[in-house]
Amino acid sequence: MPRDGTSTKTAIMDAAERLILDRGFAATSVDAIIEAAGITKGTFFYHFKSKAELALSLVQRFAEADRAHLEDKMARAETLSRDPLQQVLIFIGLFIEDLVQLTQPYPGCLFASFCYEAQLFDTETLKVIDEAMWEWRRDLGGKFEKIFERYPPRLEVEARSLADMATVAFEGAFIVSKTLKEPQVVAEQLTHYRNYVELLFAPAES
Amino acid sequence: MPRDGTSTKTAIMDAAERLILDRGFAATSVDAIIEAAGITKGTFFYHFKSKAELALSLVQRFAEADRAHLEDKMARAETLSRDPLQQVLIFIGLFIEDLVQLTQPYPGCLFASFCYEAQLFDTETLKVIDEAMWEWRRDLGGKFEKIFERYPPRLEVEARSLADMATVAFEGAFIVSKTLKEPQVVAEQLTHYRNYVELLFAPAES
DNA sequence: TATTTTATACCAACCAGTTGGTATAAATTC
DNA sequence: GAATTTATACCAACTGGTTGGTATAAAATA
Repeated sequence: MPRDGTSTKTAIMDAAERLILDRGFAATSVDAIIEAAGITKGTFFYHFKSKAELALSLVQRFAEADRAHLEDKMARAETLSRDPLQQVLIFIGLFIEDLVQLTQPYPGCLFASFCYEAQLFDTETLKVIDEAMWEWRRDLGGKFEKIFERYPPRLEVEARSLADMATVAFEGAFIVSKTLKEPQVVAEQLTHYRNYVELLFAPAES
Repeated sequence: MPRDGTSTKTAIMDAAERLILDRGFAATSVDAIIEAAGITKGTFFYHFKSKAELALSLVQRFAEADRAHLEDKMARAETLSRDPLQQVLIFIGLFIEDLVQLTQPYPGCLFASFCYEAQLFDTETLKVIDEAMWEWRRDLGGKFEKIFERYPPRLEVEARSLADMATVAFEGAFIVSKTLKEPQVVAEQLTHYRNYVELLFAPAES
């Protein structure tokens, strides 16, 4: 352990993640990582037996954080309302609350980064990403199924596809935000997603 | 020119683009490109003075194709209706028509790929991507401005942000489609986008 | 004293890019 | 119209530098 109490392994992963979101995995050399983390090569390979193992660790950590966000915000939404529609609207709102705080363009998503370099990674690493996306489908898709039982949607839509739209809003907005260097894009697009859900299930005016 | 009439330069760019969408730019070696294109290294560097120049050419070609899609489909939509709302709905519908034909997951967008490796490219290359995104904002955003003049939106939204949502739907859906290997996701998400526009500007039921 | 980290040296494989040259066909000269 | 030049397209072999990864011995930490 380094003097300051933080784990060296975490420092390596933090440095690597930041570099990867800027330059991609292939272009992020081990030399660049150890320089950014302020350690030496021996230390890197003491903690990770290969660069591929670092990729797996990074994607596992990212998936855990992702899962934590999903479960935490869904749990909070469920305490605030019993109505599945309100729960989903609150759920999306909790993300928006966080995202409007952004002052710099969102650094991006490791899943999207790895997605466009997919051929570099082994099946185990790719499976972690795949499963993380499926978890949103199951959890959020399940909520939409429940909404369908109570509210007839104004248009014919699939629960799974509505759940996918959350991932789409995040991933798409990250790319626009990064490219145009505009932090507000992500919150804006999540707001459109919430608006859509609201309009889809709003009771017909009379 | 090779005897078969197809341009060698185009063959190089086609091979490179396919490889880059699978493995990223950094991991796509010139050796891999020339093998896929069936040429030698000398030929590659006869057509492109560097790998960076290839990146610029690729992104320029992609931007031109992107612009062509935007202008062509917008022009077709304008011939089919004079109402800006109907034009936008038809415009999105024309993309959906193309995308429902997909039998394999969409190969991805070069802009998104380069976005997650942005540090590797010079300002000229990045500017091409930036300008392509701004063109959607201007053209589609302008349409939404016109819609606002005629139809009051049910919720407070910005024209620019609604235009961004098209890019977001594409880019986000590409990532989900690629990751889960499901071709239908892109058309589905574009349909949600069209639904949203429809619901936003639908006349209040009475 | 077992674990973690530093420092330095090293390697085979791979990388982008260069070299010196060939083949061909159209344009130019005589 | 034969000889020469120019321009385009291509190639096999090579170069210097970078890559991920290893080795080792000593030092610092817990």
